[in-house]
Amino acid sequence: MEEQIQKIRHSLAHLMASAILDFFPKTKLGIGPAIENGFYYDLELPKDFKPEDLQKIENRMRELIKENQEFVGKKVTKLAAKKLFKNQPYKLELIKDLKEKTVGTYQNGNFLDLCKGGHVKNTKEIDPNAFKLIKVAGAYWKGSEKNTMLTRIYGVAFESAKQLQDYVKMQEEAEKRDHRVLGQKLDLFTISELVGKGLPLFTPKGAMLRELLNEYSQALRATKGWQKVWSPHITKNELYKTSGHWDKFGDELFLVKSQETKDELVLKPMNCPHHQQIYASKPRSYKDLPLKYMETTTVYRDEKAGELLGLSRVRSITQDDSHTFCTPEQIEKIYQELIDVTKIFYEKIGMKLRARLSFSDPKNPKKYLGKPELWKKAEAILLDIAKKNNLDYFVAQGEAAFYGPKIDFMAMDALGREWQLATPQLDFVQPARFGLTYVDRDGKEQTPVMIHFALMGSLERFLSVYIEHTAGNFPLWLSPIQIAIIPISEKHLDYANEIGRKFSAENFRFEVMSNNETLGKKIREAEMQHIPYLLIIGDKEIAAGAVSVRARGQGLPAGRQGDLGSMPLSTFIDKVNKEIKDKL
RNA sequence: GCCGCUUUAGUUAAGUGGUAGAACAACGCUUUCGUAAAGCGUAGACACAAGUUCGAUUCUUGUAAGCGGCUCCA
Repeated sequence: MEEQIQKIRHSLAHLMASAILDFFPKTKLGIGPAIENGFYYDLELPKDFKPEDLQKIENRMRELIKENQEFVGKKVTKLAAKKLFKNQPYKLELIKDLKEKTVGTYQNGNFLDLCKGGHVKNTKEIDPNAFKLIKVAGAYWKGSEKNTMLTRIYGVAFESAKQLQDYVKMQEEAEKRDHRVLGQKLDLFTISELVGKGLPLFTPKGAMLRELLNEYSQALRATKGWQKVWSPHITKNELYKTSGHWDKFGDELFLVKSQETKDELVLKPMNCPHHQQIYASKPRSYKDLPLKYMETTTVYRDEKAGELLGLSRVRSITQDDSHTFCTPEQIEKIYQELIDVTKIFYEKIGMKLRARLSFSDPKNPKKYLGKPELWKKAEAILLDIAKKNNLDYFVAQGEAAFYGPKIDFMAMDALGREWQLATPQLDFVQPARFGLTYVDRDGKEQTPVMIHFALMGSLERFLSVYIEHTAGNFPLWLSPIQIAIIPISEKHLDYANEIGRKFSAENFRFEVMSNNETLGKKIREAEMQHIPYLLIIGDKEIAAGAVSVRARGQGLPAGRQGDLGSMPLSTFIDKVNKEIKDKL
């Protein structure tokens, strides 16, 4: 099943190239693989190609499919292949790079491509209504920015037209939830051209969300003994030269020049060196360990301009960071605590977790720093702990950083997309670079192990994911405004304000909508702000000392949706308090 | 950074080689309303710079920002 769809996608890539050559015979072909949801082909197209041509290429592909073309594979010698592809410079390069003596070719209709195979037998197997060419983009030849930029044409393809429609619907849903659009509509953040790109500004509502999420993130760790520390945002560059980040981060570092002294400073791109300096501030004993520091703070990285995107890729990155210093024997316990915290947090947020155990590559042991036996032991611990916790995990050999193995947690959002957010990361290298030590039971100096951990990763990226996950319908405990109090007319304003005073005493976040508009308009405004509860206040409510409650609707207007009817004010207050408590 | 596209008011968006028509939002007045948009009115825009031109918001180039990718990544 899975294989058949890959064959269809790969075959469509060939058909697309074939169709393109029919219109633009001078096109030079790169490569055209099947990918998730579809396929692409990288091509060097003549200048007169326009994105509008996609439609006619798509139509031509349908004609080719209907010809019931056979896909015929054939092995030929490299020499023969060079002759066959003499007008295709990129193909010639590929042939040259291949180690085998013979190379594969595939013929369908009058189109011949260099290809190792994986095709349908006949285009009959392809549903002509289950694919679509979707976009044109640039892509480097062989993925290296040193090479020519080719044009990449993307298509999506499925086994049935129904699956294609579902996919298109999912994309539309994702577009509706785009955090950049919702961020503006819900008034959460803004980006000013004067402040600079990749440097989002958070409005009161957005700042409230950040604050609430961070409080929760830190509170979870505080119960397990993590303590807040604080470090400044600029630092002498020697710190990063010592840590090894100077070379690694290179031109991603923002440089800061002192006008008073000769100091050359940088904006911090990470916090670990600072926390290690706190560790180094006095001698440490094995009795002090583990030492648990946490700090939510903004780091700065000069990302390449083209990579910035809404809140998901920014230059001011706020990490809910923590660093733990421990003995090798304590790794397991700390990891268990971090996994506990991660599970609680993501369950609350409503996202399923998968764990990727990023281990060293056994074929390439030289790539990794630190004692091999420590690596071996640590990887065994991580594997063991993943099993014990019933994590949905998989092992990725060769995905570890050079300084230590890690567990990457992938969180799945409401649309089934996976995001790497929380990552407890072992570090065997940095503590040694900074000469951190503790005195063990025998009076000998030892190097501690450091564990990096951020629960949300970065607040900005987490928010981008979370906004799209919830489509802006935040749960009550996170909603910047929890309750809209809507007086029907001016004469009901006093009672509305009185309710407001009671809500203040309960620490509810509310808004009295006293603007001179009709009831319908105010309800519409509150619904569009995705406020969880709307209270309608009129003569009836005043007479009864009650409130009419309407819970947030989540779609288009449909009568009195979410209407919970009238209830005494005290009942409503209890209800809200209970809902907030249940969630925390 | 690279390839391609885009930029008109706070937002969405029409249009033109002779400086712009609208909707929502804002503001004012009227209205005081029972579950997703009351009525009337006022104010507000061609991203920036250079060039071509009698004249540029419109054409060209550059800069900035945005979008889709590549690469990279929290």
